[in-house]
Amino acid sequence: MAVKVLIYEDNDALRNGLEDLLSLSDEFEVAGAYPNCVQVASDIAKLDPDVVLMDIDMPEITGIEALKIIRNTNRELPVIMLTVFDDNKNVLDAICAGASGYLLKKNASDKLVSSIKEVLSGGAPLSPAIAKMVISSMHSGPGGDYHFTEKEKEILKLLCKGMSYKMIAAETKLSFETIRSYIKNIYSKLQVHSATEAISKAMNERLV
Amino acid sequence: MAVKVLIYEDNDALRNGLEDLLSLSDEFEVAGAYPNCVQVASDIAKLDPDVVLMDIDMPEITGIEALKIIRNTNRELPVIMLTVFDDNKNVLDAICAGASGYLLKKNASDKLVSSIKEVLSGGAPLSPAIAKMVISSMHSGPGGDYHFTEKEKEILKLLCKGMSYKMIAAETKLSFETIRSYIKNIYSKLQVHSATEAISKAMNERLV
DNA sequence: ATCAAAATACCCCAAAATGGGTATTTTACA
DNA sequence: TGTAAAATACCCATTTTGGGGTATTTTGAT
Repeated sequence: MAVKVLIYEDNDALRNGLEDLLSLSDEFEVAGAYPNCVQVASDIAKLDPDVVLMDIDMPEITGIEALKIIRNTNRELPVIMLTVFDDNKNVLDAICAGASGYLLKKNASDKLVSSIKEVLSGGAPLSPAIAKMVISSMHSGPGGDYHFTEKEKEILKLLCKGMSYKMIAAETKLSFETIRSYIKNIYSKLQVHSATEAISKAMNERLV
Repeated sequence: MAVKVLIYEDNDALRNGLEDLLSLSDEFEVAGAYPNCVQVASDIAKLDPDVVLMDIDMPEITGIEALKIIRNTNRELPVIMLTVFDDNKNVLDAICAGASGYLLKKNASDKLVSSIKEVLSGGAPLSPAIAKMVISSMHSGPGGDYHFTEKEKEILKLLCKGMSYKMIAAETKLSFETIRSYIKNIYSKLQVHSATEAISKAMNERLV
């Protein structure tokens, strides 16, 4: 049976192009092709597609928002995101929101069919530039350098594990007051004023 | 000028195979091919390769350790990891340690040349199974279900941003005491006893 | 219509964290 | 061989959190 594809793409030319491209092969059947996602939840319930192609940049509801709506009820349905921009933030947001794959539009005509097959067989198609971005985001080293000493880093790590001053003191065999001194220094280097802020900053900037 | 490739692979047959494969093309030059990484730092200083192929599973020093050693002094040199296993932990560890690309050995002969070219042009070659794994690790959903209500989730998020009770109260337009009530509930559901523990747990289990 | 859960809010008290200091000893490096 | 940075440690005062309650109103589901 043909694979049912649901398309969301606001650009008319591209949307029709994608439809035509998929119609060329009898392996695929376009279940629907819409210029916006306002009905995404009911579209999916009604059309029951096997895979969704979703443009990121759409009016009303962005592709990422639509993806989140889909993921609210369906963790499995493969959704391949399409975008013109390989702009960092959108890509990471989409992947975090649960995108199954990510194609740049310039690669779409080339790779579309193979990408759909890839997600259906459990793979994750990524345009080369996107793969690069995902990888770099994963090893984005420490953002700024806060010039922590080794001891400070050690104590910051323990703090990020959720330990209290007392516990850190016990763990490091240092006095409670010493821990306080270190933490005061850490806060001033991070320019924060509480453990919660420090942990938040440290985790988000991958300092630990 | 030929691209200088440095190879670390403990299996003699595969190491020789890789050498032969690269020698077929005059675009590549094997700068060295070693069965272990004990000298990795000095090898690289001496041979100044353009790209490194690194097996993950090696005696003495694992490929991941070697990668960390390389990254201590060189953040740029492309290092492509090779492995037989698409085992989750190693792959993620390698990527976090700064791998530029990741190939399953079964894909190596096919994809080696194109992968090397891809890293040199700033891309990130990943075997399909690996891409999948990286993506899934990024959207690994919440581990356990703590049965938070929507409001609790909202407040937990704000807490994880480093906000104090006062700030959360202001942000949500709820009273300070209400926030305290929620947070007490959150702690009891998470089985923790402080904001630092809660944030640590929430971040690590991707509850936010 | 009823009942449970969720949302909202307050009280008291104790414990922990924060901010402002200061001070001594080690370590590393110019 | 100084000397600056790092590591260690303490004091005082205030604010913020945490743990124990209780209570009212709203919402949702049976």
